[in-house]
Amino acid sequence: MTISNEWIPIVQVRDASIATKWLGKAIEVRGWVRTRRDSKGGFSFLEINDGSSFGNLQVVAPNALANYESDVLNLSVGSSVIIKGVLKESPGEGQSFEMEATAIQVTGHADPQTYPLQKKRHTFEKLREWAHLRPRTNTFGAVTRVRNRLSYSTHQFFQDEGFFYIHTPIITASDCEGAGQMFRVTTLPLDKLPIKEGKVDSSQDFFGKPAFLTVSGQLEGEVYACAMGKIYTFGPTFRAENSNTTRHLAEFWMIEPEAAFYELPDNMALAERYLKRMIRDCLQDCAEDMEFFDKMIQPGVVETLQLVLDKPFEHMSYTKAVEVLLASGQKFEYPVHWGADLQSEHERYLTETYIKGPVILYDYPAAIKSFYMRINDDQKTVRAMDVLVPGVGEIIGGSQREERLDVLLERMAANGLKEEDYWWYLDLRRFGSVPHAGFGLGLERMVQYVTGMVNIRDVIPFPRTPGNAEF
RNA sequence: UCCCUUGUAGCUCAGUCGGCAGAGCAACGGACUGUUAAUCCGUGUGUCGGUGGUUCGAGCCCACCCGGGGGAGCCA
Repeated sequence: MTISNEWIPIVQVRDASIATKWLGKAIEVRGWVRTRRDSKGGFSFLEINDGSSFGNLQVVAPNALANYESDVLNLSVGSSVIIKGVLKESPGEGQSFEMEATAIQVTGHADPQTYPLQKKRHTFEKLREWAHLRPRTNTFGAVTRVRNRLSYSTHQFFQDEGFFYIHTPIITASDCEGAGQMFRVTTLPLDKLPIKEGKVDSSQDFFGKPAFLTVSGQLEGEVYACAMGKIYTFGPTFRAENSNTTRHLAEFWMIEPEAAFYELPDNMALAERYLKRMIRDCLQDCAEDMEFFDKMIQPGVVETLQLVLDKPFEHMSYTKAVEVLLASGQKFEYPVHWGADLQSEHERYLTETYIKGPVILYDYPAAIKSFYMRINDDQKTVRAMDVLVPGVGEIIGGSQREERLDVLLERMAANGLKEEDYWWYLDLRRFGSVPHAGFGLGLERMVQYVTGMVNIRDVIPFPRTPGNAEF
């Protein structure tokens, strides 16, 4: 058989509004066998999936095919095939169209004795060990398409809103970002480190000083916001913390918009529009995948997301949140009082029990937040905001930034930060300073929220966690 | 990093009081069938995570190590 260059994605073959034009005509599809069911009526049914959609295409393979005995009857789960055939209306239930094969070329067999993914349910834990094969399953195919849609929506949303996509560095040569433990980047020989006065001599390293993988593009994002107006970053981020939870990764993807002349209310409104845009796009364009999550992963997730679209997000100050928690009558492991950071259990109560939906908390005590957040007139709180959603917790963290040089210097001194390490960041306040604000959204947490997937390791293709960098 | 839990067939798990290693699913063989996670009958499957110890005898008891999962902290 000669290989043609024109084959049709199964997502289109299964879409009646598109596929009608191919009815009765010869078409070609390419993909992987999900199941084979033989009939003594003189043919076999093949379910073919090519990743383009959740559903499979049913192919009827008649025993008149030259290689029916030799190839078709040996097709097992995971085999790859190129199939030519005629699209017909299906007499069976469960699909409106099917393909009657006129030629089947097997491009690769998958030995059923050794191919791990057989026609049965596997646990997500086991599938993590087969990260190279798990995208071939229903769940991970659906997660992959939703993740893609969220990424696409991100660019669409910010571009539509006039934000520029900025590529902030992955390697950062300053160790002063303070957002968590960092991975060291070095070309120094680890078995023979140059030592000077009892310490590693980093002047001999590649960059002439210590270098790390970025924990946030925010500071660089502020630089560009203070020139381009509105910008966003979208890239990988690294945290070397020894976190072992269902919502932390050592390598994750973060979206960080930053906008000049934005104050906290603008920032909150932006976050709400952005989240709703992503949810709407997923419900519309990944309807079949979302239906699967609703049925098999988290019953009710579609309706919940629909309700989120329909009403404005709740806003609640930190102070009010503390009052709510104190009045709740709940027994918390960690006691609540004004000034204490909110724990997971507190956030969960607020978003899952009290509000029952997304909630934006704002105006946190200055003492528990970063130095760059703008001080309120009460001198006790800062213009910080966290967006909490049920099931996931904190999905967005952001703030209005301190644009006043003298105030920022005071806060840095109070936090023991050295001016010279931040000279360029401070220059933004020296020359043409403007109020500005931004936030960070963890893409994986958004995927979790939309799909209902419980473990963050199952919403990124190749999860990096402490002790695990296979694949 | 701390607490809890777990590791037995390709996968999911059972294994009582320390006494010959078990089931379901998948796979394979057959029957049946425009089938839909098809159905029915039959067949095979082991470094019991590793090392050491206790014992006549260890999947089971003890010690240490390694891996998985959940919760907490840190955060997105």
